[in-house]
Amino acid sequence: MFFAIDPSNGLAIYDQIVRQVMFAVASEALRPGDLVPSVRDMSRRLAVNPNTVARAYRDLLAQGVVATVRGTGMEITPQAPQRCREARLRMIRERLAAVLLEASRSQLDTGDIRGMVEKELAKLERHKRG
Amino acid sequence: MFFAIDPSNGLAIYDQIVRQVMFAVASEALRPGDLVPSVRDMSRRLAVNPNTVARAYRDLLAQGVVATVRGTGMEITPQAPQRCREARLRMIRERLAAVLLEASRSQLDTGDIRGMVEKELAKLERHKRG
Amino acid sequence: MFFAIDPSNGLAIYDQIVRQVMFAVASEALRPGDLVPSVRDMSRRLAVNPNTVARAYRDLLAQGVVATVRGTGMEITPQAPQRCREARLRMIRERLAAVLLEASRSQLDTGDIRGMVEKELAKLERHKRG
Amino acid sequence: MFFAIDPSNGLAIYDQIVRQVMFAVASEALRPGDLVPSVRDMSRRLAVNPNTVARAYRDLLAQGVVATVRGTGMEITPQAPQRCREARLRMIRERLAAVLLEASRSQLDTGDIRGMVEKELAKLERHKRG
DNA sequence: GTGGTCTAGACCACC
DNA sequence: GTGGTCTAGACCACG
Repeated sequence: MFFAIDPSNGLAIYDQIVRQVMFAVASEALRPGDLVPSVRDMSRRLAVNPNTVARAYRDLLAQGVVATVRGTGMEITPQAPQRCREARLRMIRERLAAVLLEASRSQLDTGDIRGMVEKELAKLERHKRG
Repeated sequence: MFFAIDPSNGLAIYDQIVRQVMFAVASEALRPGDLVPSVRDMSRRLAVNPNTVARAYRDLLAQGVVATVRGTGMEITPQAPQRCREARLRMIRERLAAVLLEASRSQLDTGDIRGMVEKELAKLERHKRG
Repeated sequence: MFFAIDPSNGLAIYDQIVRQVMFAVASEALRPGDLVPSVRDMSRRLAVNPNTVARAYRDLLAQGVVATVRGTGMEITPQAPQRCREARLRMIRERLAAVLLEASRSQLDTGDIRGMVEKELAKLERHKRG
Repeated sequence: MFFAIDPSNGLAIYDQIVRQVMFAVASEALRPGDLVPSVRDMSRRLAVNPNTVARAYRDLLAQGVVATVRGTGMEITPQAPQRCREARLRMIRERLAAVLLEASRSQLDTGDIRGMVEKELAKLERHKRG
């Protein structure tokens, strides 16, 4: 499990943590019963204030993705995989829809847009392989 | 020229205004010499605080997209079209790349992503016609 | 609208704030569209750290009881009254059920319990009048 | 003697243990001279960390409800029954008063409250029989 | 060791 | 002025 924070992401740090944990659950890198890294551990790994991690974990708690086990840590709940898979798709779809809407409003036709998408996908493929 | 603000967009309101003005210039809905709607007019049309519009216009001024004409208002500059066309593609490509990167990181393969793109494009088409 | 914090309540301060706002909505002391006291104002009134108030408001936001109006404050949502009325009853019922369960487990019969309830209710009545 | 832990009870686990032991004494399910289950035994039965049970027993020791018998375990003291009977009513009355106060503050009138109490008592009766 | 709460104070974006 | 985020550091309850 690798987590990485990009401070110039626009997204708040705690939100990046939330999303990455949910994505890790959705992709089964984290499974129900697994312990999430402790607040202190995670804060060291990400070079981030422990309160920021705690804030992220509180959000995950509220969403029922993790549950606290007193004195032990926080573990992935049984309902987490389903919720995270749904949430992952929803989050990506929302961002994608917003971008495509803007592109369409800016008079790009669907051909132009498809072209940009393909170009960016190709770039990603190169990165993966490279 | 139709402007629309989506408060739950992630983007700041003033930023949405900036982008939409630039897109309007890029698509020649606004041409050099055209007057941009006054701060008051625009704020009424978008149901937004006038200061927010003023802030957006300040940004456009700084980018040389508009220029103030004493006693008249703000007009599109001669250099605006070129700048906006360049900026438009850059801005869209950046957002698109960010979304696709996230999608790819979340274990979606390029086929899934293309599927989502097509689905959203189809939705947009329906909206346009509807 | 009077809010009061009891530090020796067992309940966390932010939780007391959450509950009191929800109760105020449930009893129509706060109505949809009303602005909740600002974080800074509330923190002064309760002699509490602003972050603690912000934490409470964040919870109310997540529950859809308030919505932020940028640069203006946070206002009660249209859905808030229904949610708060339900939540109020649920919270009270849960606490009541827990106490009565304990009482029943401790071999008090329903007569004893009713007696205690009546005694406490009478005490409350005296306080109200007094 | 049946003990049951409800983790989502609001009360700390060790506190639930303390209260249940005292209630058992008050109702003469445990009598002076009886041995309390060993820390290990109790922790297995409740599926709880042994330290948590030890912490509860420490509290009971401090209150003079149990006393250590070298090489044997911990037994109920002669003074325990009187203390527990008094404490039991006090503890229940305190929790009850707190709940009723909140209910009353939330604009429920005494009729509503009595109604909720009766409903919950009926639920308890059903559970006992069922 | 774990998470939970609270305080204090900083900086930002937005209105 | 408003809320939102982040940092730093303290204290507590629990295991």
